[in-house]
Amino acid sequence: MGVSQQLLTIGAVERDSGIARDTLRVWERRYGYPVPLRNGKGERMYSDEQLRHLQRIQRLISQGHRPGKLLRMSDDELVKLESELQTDTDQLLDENIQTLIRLIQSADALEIDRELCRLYEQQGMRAFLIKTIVPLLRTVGNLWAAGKLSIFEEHFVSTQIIRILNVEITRLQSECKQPLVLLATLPGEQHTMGLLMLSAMLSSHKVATLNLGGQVPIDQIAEATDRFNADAVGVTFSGAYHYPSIRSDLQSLREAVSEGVEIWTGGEGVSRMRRLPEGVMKFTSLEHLPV
Amino acid sequence: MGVSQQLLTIGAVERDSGIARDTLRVWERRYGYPVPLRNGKGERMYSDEQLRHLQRIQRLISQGHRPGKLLRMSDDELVKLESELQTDTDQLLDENIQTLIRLIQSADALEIDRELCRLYEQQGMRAFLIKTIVPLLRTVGNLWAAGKLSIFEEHFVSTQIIRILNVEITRLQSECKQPLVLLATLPGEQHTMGLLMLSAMLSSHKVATLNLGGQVPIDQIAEATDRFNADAVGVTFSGAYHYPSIRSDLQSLREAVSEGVEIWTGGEGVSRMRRLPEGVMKFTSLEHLPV
DNA sequence: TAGTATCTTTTGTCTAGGACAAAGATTATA
DNA sequence: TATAATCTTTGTCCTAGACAAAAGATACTA
Repeated sequence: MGVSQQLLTIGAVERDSGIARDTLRVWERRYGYPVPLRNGKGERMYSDEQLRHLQRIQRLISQGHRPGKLLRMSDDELVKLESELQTDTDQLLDENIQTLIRLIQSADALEIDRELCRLYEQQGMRAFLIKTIVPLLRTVGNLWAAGKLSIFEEHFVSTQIIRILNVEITRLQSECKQPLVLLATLPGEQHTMGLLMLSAMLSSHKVATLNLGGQVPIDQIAEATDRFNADAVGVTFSGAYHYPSIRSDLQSLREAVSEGVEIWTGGEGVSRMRRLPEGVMKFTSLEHLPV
Repeated sequence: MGVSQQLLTIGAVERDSGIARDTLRVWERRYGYPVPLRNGKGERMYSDEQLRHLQRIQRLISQGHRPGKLLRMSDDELVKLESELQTDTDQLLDENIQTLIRLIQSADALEIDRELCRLYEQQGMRAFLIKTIVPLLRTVGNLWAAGKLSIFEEHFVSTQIIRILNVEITRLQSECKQPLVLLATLPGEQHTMGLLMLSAMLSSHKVATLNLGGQVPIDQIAEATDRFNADAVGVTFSGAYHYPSIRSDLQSLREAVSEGVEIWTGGEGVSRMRRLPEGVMKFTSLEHLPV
């Protein structure tokens, strides 16, 4: 209700989809999609539906599909492509995850918190992250994409997880020592959940972490590494991060940071990258941390 | 160190300075600055020094100075302008805040955490927020604008505060009951620190809160209010929020949310607003919460 | 069979100068 | 002193073309 037909400028679509303006224009020229409406000034105005479609495309691109192919497909075909992945995940849907999803849908805030805490107590940090948090977030993302979960439910789960992880990190950090790992995302990358999970995982291994949060310029990361005397830098890239720049960004980071300091990277954005720049390490999942 | 003569593309400068490509081009055209070198392909290549200068300009713009004026000034004049702010802020600094700033500058992560916890224990949540967190964040912002503090130091303080507040909220929430307040920011507003402080303050008054985090569309807030059966909705606007739309956004929100549910709003964005839409309440500062 | 070098296609980023509305500053009016 | 009207500044968007870097395909070698 309300806000029936909201139209978005190209700038807003860039912000919400992670696809650059220039790219949106060139796609329209080359593939004939997306063709937005125009306002009185002749400017492109995208519909909500088109944004949805573009976000879907962006997600599939970050999974290794090629733009030229995706842009010639209908929305139905995209959904089909996504569902192939989904069935993959649906099968190994842990009973715990199913319970959590049910709680989310019933909007019982207290009960969700209690269940998450219970699972953490039971599994310990490592298993909690790998077997609960990661699959839960993926499932929520998939359900949202499939229209089965509202945005606010996704937001709610996120803030809940953020809170719990912060609490545990605080408790664990008091007994952490060297080495010190500095965590951050680069400008343009707003998703900081990866950093938080990384911080939690490292803390549980008694590795001290120092989280700088999102959108920290490269030179600032370098300066901070120096000042805090960090032994390694961890950077994460979500699937929405402008893909082609990841490599050059990592290269710049490698050049900016002192040689003795290791660089670790992870997240959906780098998961499908073949070769990383010299001197940059990748962990495909939280399980393969070079601790 | 390293990176002696690195040249940056316009895209890199956009990323590291926060100034849009189009803006950089139009400044060059209008004011004759910045004039970058060109590579073999005819593309703009900016020097490190130019980036620095642009970052300085961006800081001063966010302080309220106008681009047209700044772009006609030399670097020396900019530095002078910055130092004027510096003396302003230095004066009315609480001793506790000064200590914290000193700790930040000495990059001693553990010690900062300890000091913040000590102050919280001593002051209690209410005074801690009003007398420590709010002034600390303002001071850090000012010092950053004055070039006395690096971006990473600001980031670091933020994540530290976020962590501590989350820990305390979790502890306090367990004994909170009705009424339930739903917290969120609207799309376009990324600053969620206000929500967190609000949540902490309310929790200390035994009011249950449910934080949805940043950038939640209006219809989603309405849906969530309904589903969680909330008694009030809290929305914050930072100074950076596109000012003219605040009123209409609040109006839309008021229309979307059931009548029985109160709407509270706060933050720098609304602090200078005179009249709010019918049925929307304002708290100028954390001290004046309608609890 | 697997790895490496070369060729082809795909793809994203950058260019130019013009246009225009929204935001800010200034002046006039109540 | 506050509101309205006018002028100035400022950022975002437009078009259509160009080109290099990345990815995919193919041929060749160990």
